[in-house]
Amino acid sequence: MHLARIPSDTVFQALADETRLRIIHLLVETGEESCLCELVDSLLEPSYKLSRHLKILRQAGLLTSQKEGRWVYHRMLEEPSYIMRLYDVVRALPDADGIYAADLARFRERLCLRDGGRCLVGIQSEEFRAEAVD
Amino acid sequence: MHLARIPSDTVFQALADETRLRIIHLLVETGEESCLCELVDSLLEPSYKLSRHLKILRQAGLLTSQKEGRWVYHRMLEEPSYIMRLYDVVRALPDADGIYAADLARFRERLCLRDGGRCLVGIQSEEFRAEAVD
DNA sequence: ATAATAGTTGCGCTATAGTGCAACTATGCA
DNA sequence: TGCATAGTTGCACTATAGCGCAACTATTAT
Repeated sequence: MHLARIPSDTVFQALADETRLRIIHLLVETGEESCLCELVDSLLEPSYKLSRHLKILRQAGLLTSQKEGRWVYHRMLEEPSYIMRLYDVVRALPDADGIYAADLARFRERLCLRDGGRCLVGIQSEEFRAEAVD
Repeated sequence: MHLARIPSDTVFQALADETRLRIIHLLVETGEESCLCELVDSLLEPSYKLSRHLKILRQAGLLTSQKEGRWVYHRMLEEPSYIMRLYDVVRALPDADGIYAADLARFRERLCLRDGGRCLVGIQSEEFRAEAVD
C-alpha cells in the first residue's frame, strides 16, 4: 500500500459528515468488513449515497475497499498511526441520539445472513431494494 | 463550563480547514494560550480571517476564549476526553510542508515580546498591521 | 446470450463554507 | 473627550459539498 500524500484537513473533511461518521463508526466498532448492501441495510440509506461517501472515505485514506466478485468489501486500515488515533476518537464519540447503536444493532442482525463469512443476499430493506417485484 | 450539545460531525468540520488546523496545532503543540495578534504574527494571516476561524473552533467546542482588557486569549480545553484524543491526532499529524514548524517558530519568537506572560504589543507583521503610518 | 443484481457515476440543483472589504464595537491612553 | 488599536461582523461573491434521479459498468446465474 502506498501512502498517498493527503492534506491533513482532507482527513477531517472526510469525517465532517454524519453519514460518513456512521459508516466509520460501524466498521471501527465491530472491526468487521462490510459490503455496500450490508451498509444499506444497516444505515437505511440508498446505495448511491453510501457508495459516494465510501469513495470519499477511501480517497481520504480512512478505509480500504476490496472487490470480491459482485461484492465490494470495505474495512478500516492499520496505518498510519494518526488514523488509528482517529478511529479511537470515533469510537469515543458520544451517541446522544442512539444512532450509532441502532446502526450497530441492524448491522449485527444483518451479519447473520452471511454464509461462510461472506455476504450473499443483496439489499434486504424494502425501500432500498432496486425495483424488486412486489 | 456547560457542555453544549454539539453534533459529532461539527467537531470534525471545525478541523476540516487548513487555517484552523494551524491554529489548533499551535495551541496544542505548545500548550500555550494566545491572543489574536500573536496568531496573526505567527500564521501570517489577516486578523478578520483568524477571528472568524477562532469563532468556529470555539463553537465546535475545540477551544475556549477569555477576554482580558483589549486582548482575547484562546487556549485548548481539558474536556471531554474525545477532544483530548483529537488534540493527540492533531499533534501526530504529518507536517510534510513544514508549515506547522514554521508557524511554531514564529510563535515562539513572538512570545518573547510578552511582558509578565501577557501580550502588550499588537500586530507586528508589516502587511497585517491596521493602516499604520509608514 | 440474456436477465438480474451489486455497485458506480454524470447531471443539475440547492445549500453552505471561506474569503476580502469595510464598517463596526470595545477598551485603554493622552 | 477623543484617538488609537484589539478584535468582530455584515455583505457580496465564489467555490464546493451533498443530494436525488437515472443511466451506467461489472459480475453471476439461468
